[in-house]
Amino acid sequence: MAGKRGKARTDGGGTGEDAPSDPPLTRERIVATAVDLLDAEGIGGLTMRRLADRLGAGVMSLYWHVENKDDVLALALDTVLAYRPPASTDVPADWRGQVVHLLEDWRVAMLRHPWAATLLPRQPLGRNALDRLERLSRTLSEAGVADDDLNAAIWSLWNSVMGATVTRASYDRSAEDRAAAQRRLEDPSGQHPTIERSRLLLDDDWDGVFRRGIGFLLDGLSRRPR
Amino acid sequence: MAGKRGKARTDGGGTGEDAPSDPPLTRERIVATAVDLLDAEGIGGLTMRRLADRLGAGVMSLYWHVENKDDVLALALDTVLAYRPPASTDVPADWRGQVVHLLEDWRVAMLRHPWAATLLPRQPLGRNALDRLERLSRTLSEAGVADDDLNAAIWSLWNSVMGATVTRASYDRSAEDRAAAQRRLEDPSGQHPTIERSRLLLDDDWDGVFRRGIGFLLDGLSRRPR
DNA sequence: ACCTGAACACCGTTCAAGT
DNA sequence: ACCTGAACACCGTTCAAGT
Repeated sequence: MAGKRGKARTDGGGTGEDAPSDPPLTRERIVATAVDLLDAEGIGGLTMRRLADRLGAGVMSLYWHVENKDDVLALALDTVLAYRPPASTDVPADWRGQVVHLLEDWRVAMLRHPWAATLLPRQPLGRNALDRLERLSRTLSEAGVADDDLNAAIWSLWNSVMGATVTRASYDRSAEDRAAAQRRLEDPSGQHPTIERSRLLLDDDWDGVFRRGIGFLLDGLSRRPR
Repeated sequence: MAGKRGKARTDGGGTGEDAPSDPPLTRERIVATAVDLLDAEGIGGLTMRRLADRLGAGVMSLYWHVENKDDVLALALDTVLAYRPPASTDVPADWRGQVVHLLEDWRVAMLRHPWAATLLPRQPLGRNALDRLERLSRTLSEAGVADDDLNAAIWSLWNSVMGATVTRASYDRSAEDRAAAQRRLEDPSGQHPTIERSRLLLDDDWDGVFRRGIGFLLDGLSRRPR
């Protein structure tokens, strides 16, 4: 095992003529690889050195294409947040259905990449996040939500999406883990009788809770005089 | 400047008899200092070495009292989440008022220590978090929320608290910063007409948004057949 | 224009000691 | 029982070069 661990030039022993040498570094390739790495190893697993390794480049080469690590994270997040509109036949006709679709799609995008949930609220909003907010805002506005209520409506819904994703991204443990949490609760028994009895920590109907919460908010918003 | 930087024994030049030498390390002292450090420097500012410095001890001394850095974070979080019930005269008489109080108090506790918002959803729930959930649960249950609805109600409200705190902890920038965000929005103009016009990014009525969101959720929950 | 290694100033934690 | 320094295996990033 001579040599350093990076730059794994994979040409066998021969001429190296047709070796699949690494394509040149680009911003896009860096970001795509960062997303893969984040998906595979979580947020603590993304390291400039490891990222460079995966790309078959030296660490410092990244810095030509990218500002710094924060920049990589921001770009990865924005990539993952891109909104891909459904076929127009699948778009609900009513505004409520449209809003629910936008929010569910948002939530699903973040849950596919759990690290995104913790990242989103800690950087300035990127293009794709703003796009989603714009769509949501337009839908609500067209539905007749008064201008005065618009921002409050959006932030309330945003809070639900953020709360739901941030929580689930970290508490969606195995049934095993949930059972353990419940047992821990019961151990010095009597401390938490209500949530012990309701089995709060065993609950895992994330989708249902999210939908109902959104539903309540929309009820409240649409009942407002306009 | 000879000597290392830690262990700043502050006895002047004399006998050192009555020097205010550091009190012995204890779990409590470590956690309290960690909270101070987190408040002052944010989550990235907490380092085992810096923490030890503040305590006038060697780094490794901490490990006698504490498992590891994660343990310190969990303990700091739990400390900050302790619920201090108000004087009984200040407790609202109606269940809605009680719930709102519990949630507002929770939110305020987290906003006082913005690092707590990002920490809470990434560790198993500690004693004080469970206590708060228990109180919330009991209040709702006594108010007549059906057992089947209880968990969904709690998680919905939890989502609102988490979303609101996590978001605010990182977006509550100065008026200056908010203006900059708005300008960035207007720059390649026409991309986001609706949120540009509604000045979504300039909005800072966090309290109002939170209260209204909670209100809508409670409306929805209490209108359920029981 | 693009890529590089050496070096710096940090991390958290293991381990073998000290008292 | 409590505290310690040296050492290890990492970090992100600066800088001065290389092609």
